[in-house]
Amino acid sequence: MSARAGTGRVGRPRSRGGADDGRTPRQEILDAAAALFSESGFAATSTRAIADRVGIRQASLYHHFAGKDEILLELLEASVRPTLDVTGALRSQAPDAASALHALVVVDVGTLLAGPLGTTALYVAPEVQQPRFEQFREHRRQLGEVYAELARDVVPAGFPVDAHVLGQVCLHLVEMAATLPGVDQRPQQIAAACLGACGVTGDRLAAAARGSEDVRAGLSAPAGAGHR
Amino acid sequence: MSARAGTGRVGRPRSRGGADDGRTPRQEILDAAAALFSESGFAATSTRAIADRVGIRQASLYHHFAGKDEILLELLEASVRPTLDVTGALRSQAPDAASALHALVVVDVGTLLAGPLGTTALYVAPEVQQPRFEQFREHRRQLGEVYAELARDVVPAGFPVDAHVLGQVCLHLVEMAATLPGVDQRPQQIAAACLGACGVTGDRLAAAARGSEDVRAGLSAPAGAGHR
DNA sequence: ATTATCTATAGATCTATAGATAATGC
DNA sequence: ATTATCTATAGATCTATAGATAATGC
Repeated sequence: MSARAGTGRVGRPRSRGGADDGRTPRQEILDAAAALFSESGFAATSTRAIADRVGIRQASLYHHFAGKDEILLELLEASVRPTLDVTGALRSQAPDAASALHALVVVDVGTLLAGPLGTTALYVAPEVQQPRFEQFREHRRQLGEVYAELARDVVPAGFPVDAHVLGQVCLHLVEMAATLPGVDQRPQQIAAACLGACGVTGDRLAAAARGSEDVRAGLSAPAGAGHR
Repeated sequence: MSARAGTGRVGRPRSRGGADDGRTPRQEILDAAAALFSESGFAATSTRAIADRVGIRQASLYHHFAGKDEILLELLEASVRPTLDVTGALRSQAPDAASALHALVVVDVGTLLAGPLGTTALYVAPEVQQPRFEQFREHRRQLGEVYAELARDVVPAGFPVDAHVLGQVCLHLVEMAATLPGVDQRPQQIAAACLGACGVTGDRLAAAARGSEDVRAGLSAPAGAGHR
């Protein structure tokens, strides 16, 4: 057909041929699954429900994913890996630990809100504790450790909360952010709450918020050349 | 009982007649379900799996509960109602809002850890968002409002986090407590983190911790007579 | 030839109901 | 008579596979 062609898409057309935005079928499936997992939970969402929302037949999912598990694993990974990737840069470029912690929370919340899982915390779902999601849990554990290390560096002497606990506190507060609709400056508010939980309030908190802003500006327009 | 009797139990004996502790069958089912829901999630737990753990047949569950939903609803209610019941007394007897907030967190965490759900946060499960669990969500919302009101009273002027957000922060930190095994003084650590998130640290935090202790001592041995 | 979809379906669940049975209580 | 359990099962799923079909690519 070359010529002017039909949809330009390879493969048999869908029966309910919907509008063609830019997304690949794989991404369409991820988006649909994320929405449904958030609404009803992972186990309660059937492969048929996902397929229906995409506009394909249930069996067609298996051309793109080995199963439901693989869909969830990919969603979870996408929610944690981008943040993990910038932790190094953040820590090295921040003027102090409090600014680094603030910036990390802001970036982490932003990543979560931007992704397709921006609706509900699936990270704490009991299903995720099972062995097949080990890869994600390991990455989440690493992120928790980064929070714990930063917490250790900022917490005032004598503050009655373990750094390890504070790491988990930050992790959970970040993941909670998605359940707060209609709140202004969500990332900054959550960051302030995290620092407060670590004993940093008042002037130290204000200074960290400023430091955080600088670091983040530096990250999006990095050293050498920018994206113009 | 009357005579010496068999098991003393009414009804057909169980095929796998296990040891008889004090619990009613209904409570046995709740405990088994809580453990399984925590391990695998609500939807992923079958009525058969619950029955197996109790030591009865799947169909026998329906003599005690109308369905799986009713089991979960009862577990959720039991996790939130006791705390809601003491909020009034706590607020009226605490010397100040910070002490009241601290005490409420400690009591709330204690209630959660004492109950059968002391393993994993099921409260945030997406399933719970569905209409059939409205009763629980309403109670949880009320508890969140109490936290928000106390937060409003303790937060320093100019602190950059809304009271409403802080209410949710406390709610989530409390529910997170169960996922922190092997930590000393969990309720007190979580309470300190909550107060910190509300901008209360240093001496004010230490004073609140003392006030909290007094209030709780007063609650367990109330005014008039004690339980001896 | 390759790709993305389709139709059809086997096999494995899972929930909930109907009706029988074996205890205690009166 | 009442209660708590049992056995048996209908009906409704749900997952994953096999194989056909309708596009584009070469």
